[in-house]
Amino acid sequence: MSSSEFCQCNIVHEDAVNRGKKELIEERSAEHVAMLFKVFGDPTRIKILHLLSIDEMCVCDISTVLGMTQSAISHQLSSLKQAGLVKNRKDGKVVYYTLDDEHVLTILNQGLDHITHK
Amino acid sequence: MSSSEFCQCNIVHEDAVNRGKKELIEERSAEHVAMLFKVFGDPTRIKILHLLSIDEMCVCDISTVLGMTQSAISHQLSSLKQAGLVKNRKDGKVVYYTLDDEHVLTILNQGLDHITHK
DNA sequence: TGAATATATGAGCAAGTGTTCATTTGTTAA
DNA sequence: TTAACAAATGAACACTTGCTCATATATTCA
Repeated sequence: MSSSEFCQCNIVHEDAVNRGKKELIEERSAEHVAMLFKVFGDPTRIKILHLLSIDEMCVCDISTVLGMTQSAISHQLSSLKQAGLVKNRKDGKVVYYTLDDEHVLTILNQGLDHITHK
Repeated sequence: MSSSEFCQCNIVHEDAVNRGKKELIEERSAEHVAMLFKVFGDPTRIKILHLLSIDEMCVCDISTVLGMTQSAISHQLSSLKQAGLVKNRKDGKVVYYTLDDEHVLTILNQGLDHITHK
């Protein structure tokens, strides 16, 4: 039996490997999901998302609450928006941010749930 | 009104800020959740988790299916284990990995669900 | 014991990330 | 139109990350 160019093992479980190869998630999907989770993978962005789950907020409010610069928050909001996790509305000079949909909160809560029940 | 050392804005919505400060997620929790999601934030780890959701697999099987070196997979499995997402059992020289619990799959599926319904 | 081998681990490196700082953009109101 | 200012953006930097390569560990079996 054996062997790929990637693994010098001789013990490959053929059926498991074949099944894995057949049902393997598509590269594009894996990258897409990973990109989504990566956005959740930063404490500042978690805090922002959590704040926005409470209430709509402007950039200045968020930076005041989190004790971080306007620039830092704005950069993070930009990531969050590009990932489709938040949306905004403009009122004069002020830009208000909210969560894009309920799904975002569901994922966040799932994560919070996981760490508290472990 | 105003102003913190972090934001030179004069337009701070006091009630939103106060409420935000009061309900703000704890630093430790934010870091903890972010760390969890960060582990989901890599395509290789997503593929591994997905494979393990189908079937128990040994390191060699996974590297064969994914076409990656044993070392790369072993390093990633180490991250996944440290994060409590997978567990393993040893049978002779072979180490078999499985998802640690159903919750892991729930989070993964939530992510997959999100990207397909967008 | 010693050879074979499945997995783990450490160092090193290229690529990516989150912040700061300086500046720009877009809007309001004088 | 000009000053003021909320937010966005680009460059730079320190830090992190995922892989490779070399090697170590642990287990089996002759």
